[in-house]
Amino acid sequence: MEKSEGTSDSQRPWQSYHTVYTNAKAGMDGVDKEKVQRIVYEMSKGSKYFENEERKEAIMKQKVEHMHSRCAKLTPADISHYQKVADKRIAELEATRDLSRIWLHVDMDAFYAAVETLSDPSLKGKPMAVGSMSMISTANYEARKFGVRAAMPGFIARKLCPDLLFVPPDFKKYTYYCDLTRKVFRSYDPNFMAASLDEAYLDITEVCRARDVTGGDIAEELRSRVHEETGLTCSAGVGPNRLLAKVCSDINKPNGQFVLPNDRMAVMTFISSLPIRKIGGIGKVTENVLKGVFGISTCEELLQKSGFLSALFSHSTTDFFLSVGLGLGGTDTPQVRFRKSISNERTFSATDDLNLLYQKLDEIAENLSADMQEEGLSGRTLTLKLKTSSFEVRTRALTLQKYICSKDDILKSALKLLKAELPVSLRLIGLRMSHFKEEEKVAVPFDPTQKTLAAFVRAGDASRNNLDDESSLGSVDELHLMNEMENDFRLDHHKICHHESGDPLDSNHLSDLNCGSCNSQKNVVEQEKIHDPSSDEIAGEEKTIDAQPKGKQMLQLLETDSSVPWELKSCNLIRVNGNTDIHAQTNDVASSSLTEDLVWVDDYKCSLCGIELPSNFIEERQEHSDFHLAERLQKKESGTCPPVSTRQRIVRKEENTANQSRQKKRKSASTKDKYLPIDTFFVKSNQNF
DNA sequence: GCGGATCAC
DNA sequence: TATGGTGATCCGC
Repeated sequence: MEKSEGTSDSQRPWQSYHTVYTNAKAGMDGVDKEKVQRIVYEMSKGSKYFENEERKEAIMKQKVEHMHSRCAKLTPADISHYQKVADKRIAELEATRDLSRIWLHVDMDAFYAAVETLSDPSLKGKPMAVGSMSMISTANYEARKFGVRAAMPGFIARKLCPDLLFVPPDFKKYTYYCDLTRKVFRSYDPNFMAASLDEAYLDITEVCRARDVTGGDIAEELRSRVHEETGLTCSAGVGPNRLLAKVCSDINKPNGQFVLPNDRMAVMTFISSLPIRKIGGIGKVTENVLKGVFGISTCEELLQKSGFLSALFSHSTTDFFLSVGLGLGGTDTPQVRFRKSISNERTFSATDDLNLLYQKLDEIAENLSADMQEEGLSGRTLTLKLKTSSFEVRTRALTLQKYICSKDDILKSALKLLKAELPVSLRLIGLRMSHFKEEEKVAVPFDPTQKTLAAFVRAGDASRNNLDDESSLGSVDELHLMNEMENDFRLDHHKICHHESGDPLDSNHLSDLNCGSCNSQKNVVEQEKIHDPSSDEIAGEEKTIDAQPKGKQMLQLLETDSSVPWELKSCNLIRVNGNTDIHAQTNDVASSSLTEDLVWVDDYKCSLCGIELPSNFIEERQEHSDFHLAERLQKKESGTCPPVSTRQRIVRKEENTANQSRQKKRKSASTKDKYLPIDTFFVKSNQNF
């Protein structure tokens, strides 16, 4: 705004520190952005992190200047040529426009924070954040009024809002509620795409047609049902493609919706004044480049400057920008995709101590190997990732002749890579494996429930270790778990993973956990049929239409019918013949005493957490009371169970499966310490706010 | 094939 | 005191 930037910078230096925390997001309306920016600046100033941010900022400016000068060198002939190229491409893209589908994007409001408030109603109305002093995952709307937001370190958030309450994350709760929402989603679109724990895309074309209702009607009904079944609110966007639906769901958040009609004029009007930053795939850097080089801030301007864009950017990037300008986005039912890499990384307090570094590398290698073996993968390219104590990130890769997956093989190569970097002071080490063995790629798709289970198991060991090691910022496995769930890897489970028994304690699952080969031959064949080779090489066009050329993880998610944490389901097993009175079957002393005070007030409201579930939602009620049972078992036995190895845990589970209530209780105890609250973690779930 | 960067969640 | 982890993709070599 101010032209006298030099002056204003020296008087108000925080104005030149461009954090992401002051971006306009839902719930940030009344925020004093100047104050937030000043405090963030003051808390960050002088830190290694801050210095690195400044370095990155300088690089970005350089990039803008470089492109600007390239732009200035274009001759009138050049410009004329590239404009023709762009116009032709625009016409081609326009011809692909498909207004026949109705997409709905659902986004839970402040999901983790809302769930925590549900389980502890005393939090209601108070500023609260899920996370730790190091990092915040989600903040509720009361906290957002102070400028507190996801991805902000807790110590800065506390400065902004001294009364801010911190709640440690509890993924088990989130996945439980996530599953309740997904049951609702599934009833509208059995093939819906889960984008994360709290976000999903639904193709509601058929529902609208069959019931002769509008997309807006469905959105209202779906949101209402989600609220009935979970007590949580969500926001929805309806539009002719996923890109637009996603933008729409952000407009009336929280607890609102916005419908964009399947009409070309409506789309063009909507998109014209839309800031480019609202588009998925356009982040801080791209926004700055487009603004700085071409003066582009709205989607409409992407078309107006199309000639310059096609002159300076690659085909695929240009296609993306032009598609956005036209309001095009993915309308297809997504194809199956396969994992291309698998990784494990961990942040710790910076050190240059070789023994410590080797120890960290050893842990990472072990985790990575375990993950790979769970999925039956082996790869031949290993990438070492390092973050120095000054936050500089480096990667070093090595491609081998043979495929590897054992810890020893991984560690051997990793050590070679690391040694070449010494001496160095590090705060993060990571390992990534890619270039998977071809025949194993097919086996990659898996039932995420199993992965989840396995990750839960390891998470327990890791958290125990972290508690023992105060210097560790750890909890990588919790993060890992979370990301596994978020990334979802959905295949169309209706077509593929059909050996799913639905029984979480099914011994098949346990053996899968160990050997990682969950796919039957039949599955393999079907996957090959579904796999679209175009996803590997081109399809600039397809990508374009999906309007997400880079960074987009339109990974499909593997949705299953059994994403309830298996611990909860195991409680369900206690039930006999549909009897919903858990006490009748739970002879286990601990179990009965733990849920005896759960009653349905006025026959619809849970006396423990206030969630509202009508009496005809019998199964949901049972799951809900099971949830409280598991929660209490966890609390009650917290810290009483000695740490056990992953393998021991698995064995113990098998015993439990075969035995009766006494051992069930034991199992609960053994599973519970997987969820010890961990101080450090990070999961950005509500960054759209 | 490598390394840096960007993006999303 | 203190600023995350996983996965994908693109660009320029």
